[in-house]
Amino acid sequence: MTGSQPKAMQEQYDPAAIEPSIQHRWEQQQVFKANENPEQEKFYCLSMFPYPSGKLHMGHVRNYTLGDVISRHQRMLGKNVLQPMGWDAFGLPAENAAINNKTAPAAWTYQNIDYMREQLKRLGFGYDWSREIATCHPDYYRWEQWFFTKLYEKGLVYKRNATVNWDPVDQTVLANEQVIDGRGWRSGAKVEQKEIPQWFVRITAYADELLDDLEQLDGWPEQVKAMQRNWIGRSEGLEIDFPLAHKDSHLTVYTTRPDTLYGVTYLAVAAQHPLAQQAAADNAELAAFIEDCKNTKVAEADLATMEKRGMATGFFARHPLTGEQVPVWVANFVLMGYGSGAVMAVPGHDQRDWEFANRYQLPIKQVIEPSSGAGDIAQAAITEKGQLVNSADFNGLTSEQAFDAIAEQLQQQQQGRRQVNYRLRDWGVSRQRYWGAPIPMLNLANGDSVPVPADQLPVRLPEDVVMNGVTSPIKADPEWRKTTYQGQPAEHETDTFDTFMESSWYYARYCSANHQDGMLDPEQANYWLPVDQYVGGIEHAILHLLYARFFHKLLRDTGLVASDEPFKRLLCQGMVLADSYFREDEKGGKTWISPLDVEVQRNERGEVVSAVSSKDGQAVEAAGMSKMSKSKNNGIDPQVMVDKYGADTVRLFMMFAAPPEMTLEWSDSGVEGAHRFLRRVWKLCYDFIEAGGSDAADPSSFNSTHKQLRRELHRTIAKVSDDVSRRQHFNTAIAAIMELLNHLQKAPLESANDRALMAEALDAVVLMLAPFTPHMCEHLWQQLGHQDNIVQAAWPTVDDSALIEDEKLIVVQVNGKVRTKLTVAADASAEQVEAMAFADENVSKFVDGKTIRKKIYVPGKIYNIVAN
RNA sequence: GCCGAGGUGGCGGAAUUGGUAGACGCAGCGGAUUCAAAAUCCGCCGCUGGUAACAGCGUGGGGGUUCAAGUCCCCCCCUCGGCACCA
Repeated sequence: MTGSQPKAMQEQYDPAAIEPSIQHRWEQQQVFKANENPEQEKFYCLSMFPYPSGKLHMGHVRNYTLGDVISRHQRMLGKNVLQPMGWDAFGLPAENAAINNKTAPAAWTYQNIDYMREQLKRLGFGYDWSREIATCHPDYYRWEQWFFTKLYEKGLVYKRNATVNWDPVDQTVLANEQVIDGRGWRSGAKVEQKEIPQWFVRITAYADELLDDLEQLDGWPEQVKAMQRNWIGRSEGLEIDFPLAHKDSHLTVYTTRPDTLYGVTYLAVAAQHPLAQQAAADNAELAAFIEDCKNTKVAEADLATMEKRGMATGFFARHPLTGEQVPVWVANFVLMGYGSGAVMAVPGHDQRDWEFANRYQLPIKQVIEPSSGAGDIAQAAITEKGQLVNSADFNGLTSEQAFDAIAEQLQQQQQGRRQVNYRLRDWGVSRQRYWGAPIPMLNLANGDSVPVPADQLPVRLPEDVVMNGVTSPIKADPEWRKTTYQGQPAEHETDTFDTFMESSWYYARYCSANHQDGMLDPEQANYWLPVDQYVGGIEHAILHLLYARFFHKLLRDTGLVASDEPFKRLLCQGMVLADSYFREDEKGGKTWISPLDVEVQRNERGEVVSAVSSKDGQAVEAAGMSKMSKSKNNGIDPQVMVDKYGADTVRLFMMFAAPPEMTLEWSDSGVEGAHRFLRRVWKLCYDFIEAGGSDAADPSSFNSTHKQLRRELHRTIAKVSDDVSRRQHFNTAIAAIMELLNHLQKAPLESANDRALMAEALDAVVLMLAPFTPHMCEHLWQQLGHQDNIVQAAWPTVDDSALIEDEKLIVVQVNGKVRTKLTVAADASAEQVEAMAFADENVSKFVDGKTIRKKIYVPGKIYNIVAN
């Protein structure tokens, strides 16, 4: 393989010279274009598509490098790999950008897509660009609209009132992030809760299946499955009717603790509950309180942490078992949209009820004696289960027995029934915004709503619009909504879909991205699906992943796909952080300074002692590591780094700095280190080629040094293969290659055997690095004399015979502390190890004069002597 | 508040099944090379004591299980992600 290189190898590693030409070659040869081939095992690797916000950020680079490494590795294992890319193109930021830049959201979005596509190409990601999709394109959202009308026909879609954040000044609905300290971000007005009609998709109909099928997902992180399980929140309880004293009706509540029924001292209803409204009609104070309850954000976190307040309605209900009168209160923490909007309160055994009861001097009754015997209801609620007390005929039963007995009793009285409940609520898909897919429904004069007929889809969103910052252009334009239905005037729905709708099925659309005759081509979809590896941020662990799983089941039940779950294996990567620095002005305001403009000063131990601006030399304050963000001015532009070091270095650093699921801290010097490593790889290949390359190996004439090095090599191949495929810990894979390289650098190149071994090792190193740093490896692969593209080369295999060791290192401990280390023959017996251990001077120092109590030998590893 | 993670040298991290804590990299220190610097190469590098051999201590804090705990169990503290209209 010596001699006839196409071009002499450059001594210096110059990524700017090789990366674009390698990318050009991949594009020319269409190496990443995926075609269905039933003969070949498929591998569908998907990274979460980006929102086209303007330019790539480091979070994207991390996400897409992970996906690309996995894809390239699978390709080298001989799989038929599909790795597509597209754009989650609808969303709020486009509307804000449109207002700030006086452009239309569509134009801004398409411009961003064009720029970001080039950035992705420059990073060397191996995507099949022929399958690119943008969700804002009518070719995409028309099928989403079509599917929604199918769901409507199946009864999985309905309309009801739901609460939104309302800005009374701008007369508009606000997203949670647009509410800051309870006020609208633009107007500054106090936001109110307002009920408006909205469309819902019945995800609760699939709650059980979504829960049960988590069991199938072996390739998902346990923590994500746990979060989804808790989010769905299946519970078994009782629905109990409390008859109202003042009229012939009752309040229905749901509880998972019917064993505490005798401890109920009041009921609480939501502010919007009809009973509360009724009571407020002739009670001005209560009316004011109810009005006040509207002044909160709708986010759950705000509801959970706000001050718990309430007021009596003056109404009473009758306890279904004791017949006692219990007061009905209005409480700000009871949600109308969850359950029946009423709860029974057991202050003795529920902490929130306990605090509420203490605040308003409501009675607290103990009806459970906890199993542990601990607890004092004067101090806190006793939430532990145990034995019933003060519960009439049920005294002495355990909580579990009482559940059944009380359920039975109430059922006989026809005042209660067993009920399975979910925390999961139906999916509200209506948004009052412009930049989204129009909801394909028509509102008729008589108040009915009907789906837009299939032959009239898509309902197109006009793209050439002017934003005023407050009202959606399709709501502002009285003409847009006008249409007819069966000859009668009708109006288009002007709300648009939640953007989670588009991201719930894009993975399936990629399989037949250009299919014009339907949402999916089932044949193509079923070849590629399910996705074998999905990679994305942990922040999507619940909502996006749950909605996508739900959609997949809907697609299945519509006959479009054959599988139950969309994503076989899931990798959730952590965030990308960077140092942040600021200066405080006289008013206490902070000016954030980019870490690129800061120089840190260290003491002789390497500890950071101070930081100064490299622009003016003045001191700045360090605020520690935090998520890269505009607000802290600590974002590092990937483009700047690619221009400076090349794509391979940026990719390598991203994979080396931390395991995928952990946060990753950006470090300039860490990037330098990654670059240094690549230069060393380059140099070693260069030196080897300069030294004449290699003709053929003669393994039988290898000396022990050769054998040892070859063992290192094959051990590294085994470790890297395991790290990349099973563990997906790419940082340790790279560390192992670095370690191998450190050894190779010290190896001689003098004899033919030296060079034969080096040839084998360099081939393996370049192959193993190829998924991480594909451009450099593609180049080196050819320089090392191979004709094929490394993209299509085979992953190196382990030669088991090279792994055999003839010696082992045994750690010798006395009372668990290391006292010496022994090198013994691989087949040494326990007796031989023992003899050597006791013969050791440092061991005898610690056992002499003591009684040997125990000796533990873990073969090939450790020998521990217990003595006192 | 609820749900889910994480906490190991100066820093990022490693230790995969309970078996040598600190692989690999960064920073730092010393040396070689250089007119000089950069780059590169060699060496040192948890803390404390000791010339050294070595010893003691050490994985957020406290307790426990075990011959052996970063790893398992109980309690506590801190940081981060999600909480349904940011994506």
